Amino acid sequence: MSSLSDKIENYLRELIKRYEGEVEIKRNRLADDFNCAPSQINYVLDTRFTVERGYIIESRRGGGGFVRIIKVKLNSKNEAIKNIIKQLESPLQPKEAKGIVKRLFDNNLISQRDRIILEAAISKKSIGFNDDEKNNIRTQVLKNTLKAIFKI
Amino acid sequence: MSSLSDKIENYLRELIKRYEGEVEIKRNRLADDFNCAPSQINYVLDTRFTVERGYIIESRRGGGGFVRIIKVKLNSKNEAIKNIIKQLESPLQPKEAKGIVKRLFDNNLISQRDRIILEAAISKKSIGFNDDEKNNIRTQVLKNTLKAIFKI
DNA sequence: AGTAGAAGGTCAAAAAAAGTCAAAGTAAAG
DNA sequence: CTTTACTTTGACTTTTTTTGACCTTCTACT
Repeated sequence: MSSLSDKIENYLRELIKRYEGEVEIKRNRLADDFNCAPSQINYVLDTRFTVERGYIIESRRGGGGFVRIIKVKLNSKNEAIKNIIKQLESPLQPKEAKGIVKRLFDNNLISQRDRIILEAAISKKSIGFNDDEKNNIRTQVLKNTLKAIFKI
Repeated sequence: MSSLSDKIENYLRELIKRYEGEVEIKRNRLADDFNCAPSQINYVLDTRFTVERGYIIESRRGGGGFVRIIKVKLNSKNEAIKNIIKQLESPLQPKEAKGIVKRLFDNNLISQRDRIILEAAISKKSIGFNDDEKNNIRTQVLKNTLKAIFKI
């Protein structure tokens, strides 16, 4: 008794397997094939192809648009990064953010070079400090850069 | 399944590579080859061969008219970086910032890895968009990360 | 010099995709 | 049988590309 979402999920998993971890789809086309609302595809993506499960989604709108699903190889490093990403929810202050980067480095999860870049990115100098919105941005920056690293 | 614009872009890049950084085309002729409106060529030029990415466009109208695309060579690496950093003054929109990163990568000044990380850092997803303050933060992030990379 | 025709430029509307969000519907748990 | 969690649907938004009508600049020819 699998739901439509499950079927779409299975279908995508198959595709991803066949194409060795990376696949590109047309959202509307796929929705059409499965006879559902396009936004259902997003639902499936949002609930089943998350970072926690080791996927990254990229997309482009407009003519020739697409949705790309990338399966990330889950070694222990990525596993660890993934967990840290999951914890990045509440707005981080500069010091806290820096602490996380240090931790990543100390545990050999990112290189020295990565560390230098990340620290510069999230620094007070770059983003500023004190209001919640800035800290929010900082958290997003850290989160997205980690996702990017995770993908590489 | 890339868009027409992508195809034209690729074609032009090829040409530019083949002719060592400078190429001259007939706009209408090219549009005809690709079976599109002439203004589409301008669209491609405007969105993909921008100054941030290190291209200069020259053209002449009238009989014997042409469009010339010139890829600007960066002199010594450090010089180039310094200049790019110096130019990071006015608030950059996501696309502009991304253009700069692309250029740095295309010119072998940063690695693919750096590029992916920087793009994630300055993305709309990380910082947001539309108000001047956000764009300012974006510019600072780019500036500081580049400074960090080149330890200036 | 004056003008026709040949290029290229501009701008905005239409079209093509994808994203978001919340309401309505179902299934599962208690 | 009620409450909660998960799915499905649809209306509306945003982004990107494509098309076309009209404008400007140049060259060549009389």
